[in-house]
Amino acid sequence: MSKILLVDGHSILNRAFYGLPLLTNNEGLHTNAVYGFLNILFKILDEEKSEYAIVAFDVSQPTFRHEMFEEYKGTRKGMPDELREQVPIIKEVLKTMGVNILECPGFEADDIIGTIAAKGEEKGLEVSILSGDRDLLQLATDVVKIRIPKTKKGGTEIENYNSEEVLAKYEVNPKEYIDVKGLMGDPSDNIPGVPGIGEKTAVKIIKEYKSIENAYENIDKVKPARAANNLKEFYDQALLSKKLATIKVDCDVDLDLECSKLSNLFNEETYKLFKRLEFKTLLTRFNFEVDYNNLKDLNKDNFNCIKNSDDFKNIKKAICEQEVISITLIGQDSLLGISLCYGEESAYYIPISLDISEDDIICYINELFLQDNKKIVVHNLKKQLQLVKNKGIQFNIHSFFDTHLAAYLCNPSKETYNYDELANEFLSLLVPSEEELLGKGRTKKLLNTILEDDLVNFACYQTSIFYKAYEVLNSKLETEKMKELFYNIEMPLVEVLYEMEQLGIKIDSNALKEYGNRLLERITELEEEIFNLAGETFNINSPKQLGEILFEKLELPTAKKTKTGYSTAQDVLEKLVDKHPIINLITEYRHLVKLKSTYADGLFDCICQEDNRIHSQFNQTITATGRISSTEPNLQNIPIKLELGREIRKVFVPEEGYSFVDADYSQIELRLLAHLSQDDKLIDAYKNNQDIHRLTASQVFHTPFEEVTSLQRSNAKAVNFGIVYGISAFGLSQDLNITRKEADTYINNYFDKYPSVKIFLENTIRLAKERGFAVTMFNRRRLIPELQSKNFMQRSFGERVAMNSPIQGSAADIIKIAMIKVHNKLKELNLKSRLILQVHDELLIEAHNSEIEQVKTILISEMERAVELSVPLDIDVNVGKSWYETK
DNA sequence: CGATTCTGCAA
DNA sequence: TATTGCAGAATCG
Repeated sequence: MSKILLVDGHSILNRAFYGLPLLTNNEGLHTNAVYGFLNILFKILDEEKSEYAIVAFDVSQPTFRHEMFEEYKGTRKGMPDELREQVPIIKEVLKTMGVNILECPGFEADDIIGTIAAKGEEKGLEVSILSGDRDLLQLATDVVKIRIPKTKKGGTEIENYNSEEVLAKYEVNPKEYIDVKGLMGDPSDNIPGVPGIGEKTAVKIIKEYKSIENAYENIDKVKPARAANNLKEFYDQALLSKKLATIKVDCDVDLDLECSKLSNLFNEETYKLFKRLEFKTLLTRFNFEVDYNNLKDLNKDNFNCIKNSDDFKNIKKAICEQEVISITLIGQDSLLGISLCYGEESAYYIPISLDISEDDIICYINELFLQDNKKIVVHNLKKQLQLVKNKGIQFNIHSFFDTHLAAYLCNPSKETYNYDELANEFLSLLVPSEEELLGKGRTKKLLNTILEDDLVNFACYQTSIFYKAYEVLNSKLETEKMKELFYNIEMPLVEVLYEMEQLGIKIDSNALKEYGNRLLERITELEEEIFNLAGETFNINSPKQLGEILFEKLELPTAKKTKTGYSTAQDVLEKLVDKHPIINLITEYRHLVKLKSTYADGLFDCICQEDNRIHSQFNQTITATGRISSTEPNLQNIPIKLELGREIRKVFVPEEGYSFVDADYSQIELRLLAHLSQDDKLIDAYKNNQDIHRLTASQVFHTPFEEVTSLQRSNAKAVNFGIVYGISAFGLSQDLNITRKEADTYINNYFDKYPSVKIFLENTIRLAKERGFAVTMFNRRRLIPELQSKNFMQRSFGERVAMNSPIQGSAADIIKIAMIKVHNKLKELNLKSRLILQVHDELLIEAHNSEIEQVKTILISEMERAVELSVPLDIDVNVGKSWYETK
């Protein structure tokens, strides 16, 4: 049987709007409701494979119901502007996809849907109605199904109602549901109903008497008596309410099947529209080539593939005259060619070919990278350098402009900064993405298996976009006052990070292997004991299986649930320690398995065979605050808190004849808080080198400084951390395992004693709200759209972010400056010692034994002098023969 | 097989 | 329902 889908347009749009955070595309259009609408629509269409579809919208003018009852929908508030502007957009999208839109003056969408549903049923169609509104349940029959999406934690689920399900859930059949509504009324539509009758009573009455009219006939028998009296008195109002609640099924609209037939939803126009609206995940539904050749200023006819050495020579000659050029190195693990662009018109891809050898190209790269009379625009220089890492390429960092870094500074919260996004965001150009050019799922496909024509386009699109983006980005950095940050911090840091990656850190792989074996032994023992106590074997690593064992089989009290089942997280287990001996075993098992899989085995797999060193990647464009992140492996989360974990650090060792010199900023974030807030007490404390947590404890707990207990001190430490993270009473209460009220008292006490901190944090939030972003000491921005959210949780999150970003971000700025200074100093003095790790507030140097004292001095002085604050910056320095020893 | 969830490690 | 990250294992679709 053919299926038709009828959609209640405004109702679905509304649900989507309130269910999703506000999204904005590059033009500033709000798109969340449209996006949510389409997601639900496609989900249903995928499921139902409907042949026909109609979307019905209300028209904004009075309907026949207003004629019956002036106050109908009188309590409705207008749509917020952010939603109103999306109505024409969804209509445009539907029109473009060829979906039939029905609107009918004088009637509501419900009536159109009711009518079409009836006609569809007559024609023998299977009808599905998609709406967020339960009023439509009255239309359910055996072939008319009402589908109501529900936003749940795990995504959207859809409730389905044929007559049977309506009866099961509401105890009345769909037609009787109208009478129920007539009795109980509907505040949202301002349908009055009968006073004193709510859902319970209404259902009870209609279940017994089938209709309002029949109940009235038998009014003496109707119970409870109060409801009967009211029904008697307000009978006319009840009938009016019933009429208002009745969806018309005989409007003057036709079911035009031809217009409603779904055909080519995913056509080129729709594609372009989605791309404009930035619906990236929806784009994967399209399966065709888009013609981008109608772009005025970026035409792929001007993309050239150069395989002739004379042509190459001419290009090189032309480049000599340029002030700005862009270059992209093409390849995955080895170089395939380069792409160049030096004017608005043309771009070139120069593959390694018969006439142009790899040496020719490498040689040219070297020449280009070492010159200092032009700006070289590159996207992600550090990654580009990795492609030629063993070719002896040298470079002069000051000639480069990295569009990847510049785009990151403009908005550090993005996940990717691909050329097509840059084109859209900064140049208002629509260009094909990498996936479109080279096919999707290319993760395992090698670049050198790709057709050369596609590679030319891929290379030239990128290089032209980067060339064009340079000017826009550069002036944006200027207007947003981030030039210093970009040219003096981020760009020079590329060289530092590149060298750190190349150097890596040496691993004692035998010791690591042994450590892993030691863990394995104990893990096996623990496994056995746990299975004994549980009475069966199961996968302890599976939260699902573990939850079933603990909370079902062993019947331990359940404390917390996740959206998919029981929580078995550590803080939950801790509350069960006394209840069962298995808990401590599981805790130890978890600890050891973590150490074994992530650290022992994980690190082992990352050791480079050639030099027995680990070369982690330090990423500069990941974090929203300006910190650096580390991957493959993450060397910024090596255990330290517990002894067994800390021992891993013994396998990180210096080269023969070298030692580690490790330096970290002491409490840099709290010192920044003191500086930024200019709080006298905090500043004095740091100037006098006081114990800050003890001070806070004495303040918050009204205890003389000398009498602070260690528990008070550690609680105060948590409060200090909380302040830096953008405190909330709930969060602190969770951390300290105290009530929200107690946490609230701590926080209030804190703000009483450090009033400048309170003012500073409030001002920070206010400024961020006004400007839409938070800033660090060096003008690094973080956009915080959540601050404008109507959702309390979202907005609160935005406020915490606004408080935390300037502190965490300024700390990031400072250590970046220190890294550059230390790096330059080591170079300048021609030392053998090298910076090899950064862990947010810590720098690790592999220092030649003859240079240890010198390196210590350099670290202290350069880190201290990275920036001048109102408080001193204290540095702790340690020397050792392993990372473990530098504590 | 890729994406998502849970868990836990660091500053 | 505390900030920023990354990763392994299980599980989902």
